[in-house]
Amino acid sequence: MANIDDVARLAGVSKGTVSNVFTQKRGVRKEVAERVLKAAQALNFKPNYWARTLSMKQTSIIGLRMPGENTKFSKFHLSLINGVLQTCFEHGYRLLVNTLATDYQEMPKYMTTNPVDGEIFLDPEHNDARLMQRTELDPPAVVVGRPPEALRHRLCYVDNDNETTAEQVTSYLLELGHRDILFLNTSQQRTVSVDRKRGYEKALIQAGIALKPKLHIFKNPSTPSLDYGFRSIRELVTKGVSFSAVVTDTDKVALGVYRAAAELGLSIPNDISVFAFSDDSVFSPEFHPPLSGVSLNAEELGREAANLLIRRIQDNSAPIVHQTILSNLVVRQSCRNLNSTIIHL
Amino acid sequence: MANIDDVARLAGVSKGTVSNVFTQKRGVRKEVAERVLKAAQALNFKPNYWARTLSMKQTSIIGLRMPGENTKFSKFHLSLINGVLQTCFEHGYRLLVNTLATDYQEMPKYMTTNPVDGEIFLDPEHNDARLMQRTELDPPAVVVGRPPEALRHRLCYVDNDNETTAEQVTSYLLELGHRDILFLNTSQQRTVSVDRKRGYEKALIQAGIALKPKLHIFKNPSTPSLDYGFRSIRELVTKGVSFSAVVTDTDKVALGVYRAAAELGLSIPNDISVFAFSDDSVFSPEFHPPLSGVSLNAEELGREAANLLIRRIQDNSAPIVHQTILSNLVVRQSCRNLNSTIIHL
DNA sequence: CTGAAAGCGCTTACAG
DNA sequence: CTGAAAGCGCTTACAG
Repeated sequence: MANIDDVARLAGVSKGTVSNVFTQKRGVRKEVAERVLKAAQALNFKPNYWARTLSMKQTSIIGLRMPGENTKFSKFHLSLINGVLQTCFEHGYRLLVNTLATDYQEMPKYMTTNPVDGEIFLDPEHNDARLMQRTELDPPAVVVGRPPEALRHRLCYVDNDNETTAEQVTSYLLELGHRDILFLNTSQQRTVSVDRKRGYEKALIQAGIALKPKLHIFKNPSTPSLDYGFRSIRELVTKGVSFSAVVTDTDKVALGVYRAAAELGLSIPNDISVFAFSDDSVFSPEFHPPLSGVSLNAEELGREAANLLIRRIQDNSAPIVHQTILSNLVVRQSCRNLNSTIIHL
Repeated sequence: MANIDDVARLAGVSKGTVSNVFTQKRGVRKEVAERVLKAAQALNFKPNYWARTLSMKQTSIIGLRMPGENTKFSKFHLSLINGVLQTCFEHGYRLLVNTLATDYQEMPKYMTTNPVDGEIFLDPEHNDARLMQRTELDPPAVVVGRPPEALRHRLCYVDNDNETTAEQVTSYLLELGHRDILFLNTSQQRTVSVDRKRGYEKALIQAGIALKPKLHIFKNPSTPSLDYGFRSIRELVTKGVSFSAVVTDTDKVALGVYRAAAELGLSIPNDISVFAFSDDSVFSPEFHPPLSGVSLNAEELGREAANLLIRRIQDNSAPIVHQTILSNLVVRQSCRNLNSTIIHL
């Protein structure tokens, strides 16, 4: 592969001049620039990305970091990533998905600086190792979701108002006359589980309803979403725990609930009402009955997270920002109004 | 940020030795290695990724390239990416999603080498600029899908046997007694559209059925999938074109068909049977009626593409491989058997 | 096993 | 506007 010296020689200029033609940071006489470009083309030359990076100390790459290792992206992540990519596209950044095993990172061989200008952290947890280990020297970061309390004021983040949303969903079900509302929450280590828990309990307490521990379940991180919904319902029903409505973490969990109901011969919404957080599937309307849910606007979360990050990369004096993205309830037909004899629309 | 010299000084060794401790390519006396590691830790030192890359000439990053610009990932891509990431994880690679606008790449400022060891190309098209422009000097590539004919023998690729699958799907519908089978194919510029077209026509011809051009439609790339399904059906029905079955590009297109049918007061499967390629949603079974489709095993496509690529990166004499991933028909309840009066299961 | 030096391929003051 | 030289922070023969 031709390098900058070859081009300089062929064009009859110094390599500084070749560099200037490409970086466009310093003007070069038009005629000279053309000669250089022509020489570059003839030699199939492009500036070496890593050499440039080494001297410029910036990569125009932003990183995306999942919790744990080898986690799979969900559909929520998909929308989020599409949002991130859109912003990347607009600003000329690339996106690097970090998949390195954490024990790799302990090995000297793989212990290196992170080849990005900044990073987006997904699905923060309470004692999030990724976040806790960060030092002042690390590149800028933006979290999607609420960071651990201890780091909250030090980090940029973009989040929905999950507490309020959970409260709204619960209130909605209360208004429909439900009293025993099962909450299939996400796994307890995720910070969002606390926010939703708070909203859920707040609504119940406000309505003067006692909290029943049996009706609030946290996901086991290793259980697939579908099974989580399916098994929880089957188990509770078998045990004779009664509930008339269930709020699920995602529409995939809700799907598990639908399947369990079908197997148990229970009707949705007549026997069980269902409401899902994270209504990120275009298919929810095709559920039978169409599934009510809250739309988190994942794409916007991603877009804004990337925007915040790029702003901080380009201006390290940019302020720490906490941005809230609107989420909205989408009421379809999976919840029954117990106050009337007809099914709630 | 501390560099290798600082560490060498603190540990009282040369920087070559520090390097050896980290790269582990040459043995270092245990006692010395520990001293170096301790010094590194004290200074919060990690080898600089870019500097290492520049001298080693490998990044341990593989690229993912979409066609066109700023395209969004679909659910098919999501599964595929999850497969790629799994392989990356196993081999210690990172994944870089290239989102740069192509006109950026024409600007000297953004014209650089690609910072990856190899690339995976998605959704190949007939005169795919990404592929056509490649030179011998570019890093190894693997295509997911069939490359343009001219490049076929020169490139590794992983693909389903789309022709056979399309033939099977069509035959299945023919066996059910359908004669007017509408095919909502993907956009014409994608190579896969040709394979499916071939399979579809082959089955029809074999059954002695004349091809009706009106019953074979190609997607307009800029039309959203849902609209494509919805509008095509509405338009054809309005125009009085008759068909009893429709094969769609994806389950999202099928969803559009479902909606159009609902609006037109047509029943699925009684009035229209539906069969979808790319059954990559966990939600298809929840359609009403459950949607029959072909599962492309996107995750495996991704896993194998990454495997092939990494093999070629690590051994540039590795052979050019064309790998076929099995796809399988999943028959649910969206197709009617015209030969009997009951609905086909 | 260890050190000193050259080299990877750029960019960037500095001097003209 | 242009050139010569230093520097970015590593790795890798080479010599011991």
